[in-house]
Amino acid sequence: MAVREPCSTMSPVEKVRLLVVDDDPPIADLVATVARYEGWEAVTAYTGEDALERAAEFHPDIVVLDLMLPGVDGFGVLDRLRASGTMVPVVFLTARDGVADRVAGLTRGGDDYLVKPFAVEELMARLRTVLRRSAGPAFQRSVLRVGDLTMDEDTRQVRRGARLLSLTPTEYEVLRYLLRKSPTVLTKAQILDHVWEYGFGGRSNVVELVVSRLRRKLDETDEGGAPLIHTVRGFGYVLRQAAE
Amino acid sequence: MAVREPCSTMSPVEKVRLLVVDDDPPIADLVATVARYEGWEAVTAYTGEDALERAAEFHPDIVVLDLMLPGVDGFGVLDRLRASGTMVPVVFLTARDGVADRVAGLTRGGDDYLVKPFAVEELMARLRTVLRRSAGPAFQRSVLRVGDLTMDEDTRQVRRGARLLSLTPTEYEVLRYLLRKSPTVLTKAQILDHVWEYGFGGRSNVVELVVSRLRRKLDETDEGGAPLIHTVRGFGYVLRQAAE
DNA sequence: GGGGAGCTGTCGGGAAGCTGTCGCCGGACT
DNA sequence: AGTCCGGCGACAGCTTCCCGACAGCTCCCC
Repeated sequence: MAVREPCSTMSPVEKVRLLVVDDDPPIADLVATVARYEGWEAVTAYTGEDALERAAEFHPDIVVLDLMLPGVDGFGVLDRLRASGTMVPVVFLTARDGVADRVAGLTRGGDDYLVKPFAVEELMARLRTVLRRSAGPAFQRSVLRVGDLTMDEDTRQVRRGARLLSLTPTEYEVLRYLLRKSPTVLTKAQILDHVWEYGFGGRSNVVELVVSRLRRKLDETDEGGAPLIHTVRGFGYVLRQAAE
Repeated sequence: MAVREPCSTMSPVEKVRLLVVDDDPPIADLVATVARYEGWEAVTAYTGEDALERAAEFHPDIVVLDLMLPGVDGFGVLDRLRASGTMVPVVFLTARDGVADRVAGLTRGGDDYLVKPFAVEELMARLRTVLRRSAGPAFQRSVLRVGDLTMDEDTRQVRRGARLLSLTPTEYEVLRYLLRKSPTVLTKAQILDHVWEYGFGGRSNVVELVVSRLRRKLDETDEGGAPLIHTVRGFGYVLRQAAE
């Protein structure tokens, strides 16, 4: 059966404390909501000043920080955070074609960045990775597993049994989402909403297509590997062993 | 894994507070009535302005929001709700072929949506799901059980004893309704009204048919599994163990 | 900066599965 | 015994899903 502690990578006792800083309230709230669904505690700030204030009183474990802020911008916020002595890890958000090169220099020390518009699953994955790295030397690998299918989130290696699979980025993301939620059944809309960038307007049959491609790679075994991705007709897809 | 009593819905102490926003009074009232029948507190609003006012004073736990509203539309209401700082979860209603593309992306924030015309039980099921998820990180499974029949609402797996049943969407919905109401006797009209879309014009013997198909799947055991769905002649059906 | 390889999403045909109607039959109540 | 009600086989229309083919795009390498 699937081993799936929802937040197995995190500290099992304390909830992760997340501060989201973005001047676009819908985006900030979106991130906060998704984080809360994962069981985290999340607070939002819409300006740089606000962010510093929240950080001072909330003591977050990790910060999501938009670089394009009115007033004190993201870099300013970061500087002042560091000046106040906190080493809290930060994941930056930036517009495409934005200041990507300047950001690149900042992503040392466990930090990371993501280009807008992003997919929520990818953001959450990066947050988990950064947290895991900053948690200390005793960071254990994060390996998702269902049956004989394993996904190592550090090396991005996916195996069916001993066979190493070669997945495209989209396939990888869809499979990771299925793995993380297994054995829950997901609708195509859920998959689309979590794995694709917000604002993606495509028809949901891209999901069918990616699943179709995934199935071929997962099951193209030389001799009968039982299918792992199951269709729940009229509802969605599940990843799980046998059954149904 | 938490095993729920069939009707012990959400917080056992506090009643769920629901705000229904739809410019079509019959629809809004229908939803409110069903919710009250479940023991919830429900308030309706027929315009966007009204909705914001009601939300401010009523402090709902969850909102059902039609997107096609005169004046301030659903998205506007959502924006202003969020702007006022409330993170109350929302389930949207939308016309088929309507703004479906703009709606895409709503489930990502944990909210959900439903296409009109919808089935009442499906709406209630989604509301319960959203409430359960937003209630906290320890999202416990919801498993319905009567005798040796179990239904896991996350994995959509239905078992009779150890045997896994393969149900179509309609069968699944009818069985869920019977399970949730067990051991209450339901009329065919009730089942029709709750499980089929409102406005469905079919003869009520579709219910007989689905029940018939369900019975075959539930009881098609190799050796006598006692029937679970009982006919109350001249009245309706019940799901319960033995007796009568 | 030009060419190529791989990735992504659209379209649409075809197959499979699901749903509801019809209508006959059998059992139950009067 | 008659009448009514529920059970259910069979079928047709419809929805949903799968996936081959293709075109635009990006990224990388030369």
